[in-house]
Amino acid sequence: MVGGVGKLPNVLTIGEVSRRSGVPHTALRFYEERGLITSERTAGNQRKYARAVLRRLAFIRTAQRVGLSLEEIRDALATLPAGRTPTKTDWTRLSNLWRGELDARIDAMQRLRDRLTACIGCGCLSLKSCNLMNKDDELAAYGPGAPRLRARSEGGIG
Amino acid sequence: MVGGVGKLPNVLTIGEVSRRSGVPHTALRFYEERGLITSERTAGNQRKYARAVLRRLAFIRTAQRVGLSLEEIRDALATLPAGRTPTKTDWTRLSNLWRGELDARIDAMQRLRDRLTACIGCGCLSLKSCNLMNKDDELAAYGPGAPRLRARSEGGIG
DNA sequence: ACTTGACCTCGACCGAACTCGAGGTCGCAT
DNA sequence: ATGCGACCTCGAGTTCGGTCGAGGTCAAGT
Repeated sequence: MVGGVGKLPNVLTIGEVSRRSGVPHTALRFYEERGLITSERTAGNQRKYARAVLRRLAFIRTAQRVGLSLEEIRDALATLPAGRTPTKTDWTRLSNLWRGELDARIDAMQRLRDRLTACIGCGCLSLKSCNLMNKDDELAAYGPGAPRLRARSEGGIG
Repeated sequence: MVGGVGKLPNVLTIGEVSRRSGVPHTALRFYEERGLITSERTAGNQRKYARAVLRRLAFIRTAQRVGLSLEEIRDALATLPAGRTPTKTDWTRLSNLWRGELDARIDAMQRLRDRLTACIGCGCLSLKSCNLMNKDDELAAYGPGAPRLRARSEGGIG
C-alpha cells in the first residue's frame, strides 16, 4: 500500500522540497539546524522529508513575512505535536496566538499611517502640533537590536 | 538673540539628543555615518545638533518600526531640504510616498490575518483546502536576505 | 591645577538569517 | 563500472543595524 509509481511521493528529497516550496536548499538545512523542520535520513545519509514539511514551510514563510523571528516561529511550532499532522485544536490555539500579534501590528501600522496623513494636514512645521512627531505611545520605548522587514516590492520607496 | 539661560537650548550635545530621543549615542553616530542625520562641531570637535534633529529622529524611528530600512529612510529624508525645516510641500510629497508603502503593508498583513482566521475554520488539516498554505500571490516569491521586524511587545508570542 | 564625566575616533564584535565554496558521497542511468 | 547530478558536512563570508572597548580629548566644577 505504499502507493505505486504515483507522482505524489510520501517522502521528498531536499531538492524536491526546495522546488515545491520555493525555499532554497541552503535555507532548508538552516531551518533544520534551528529546529524549525525535521527530516529522516536514507541509508546513505541523505535527507528525506515527509510531505507535511511543505505545510510547515509555508507556515514559516508566512509568519516570517509578518515579521516574526525564526525563534518565535520555532517556539510556536513547538507547541504543535512533533512532526505529525496537528489537530484542529492545535491550529486554533496557534492561530489565535498569532492573530493577536497580527492584529496588534496592523493596528500600529494603521495608527502610523493615519498620523502621517494627519501630518500633511497640520503642515508638520511645528513639533508641538504634530501627532506623528510627538513620541507618546509607540515611539516611547526604544528597544535594542536591528529590526528590518525587507520590502518585497522592488522599488516602492527609494 | 542666542537665547538666554533658557531650558530649551538651540543646540544639543549628543548626550542630550540621546536622552531626549531615546536613541543611544552609538546609534546617533551610526546614523550620522549613514547620512540620516547631520551635526555641526564645536571648537573642540564635539557634535552639536540642531533641535530639528529630534524631529528627524522621531521620523526615522517611526519609519523603522514600520519596517523600512535605514537606506530607504535616508533616501526619503534626502528629498527634504538639507538640514532645514521642510515646507508643507516637502512633507506632503514624502508622506504620500510612504503612505502608499504603508497601505500596501497593511493590506498584506490583513490578508494574512484573514487567511489565518479562515484557516481555523477549515481545520487546516488539508493542504488543498487551506488558503493560507497555498502559496499563490505573496508566498510565491522568495527573496534573499534576512528580513526581520522585531516584535516590540515583550512576550506576545513565545 | 586637578578631577571627573562627557565626548571623540576607529576597529572589532554581535546576532539574525542566510549564502557560498571546498571537498567528498550517493544513487541512478547507461 | 562509469559518469554525473544531486546530495552531504563544515566553516567562512555577507548584509543589516547596530554595540563595545581602547585610547585619547574636552569642558565644567572645586
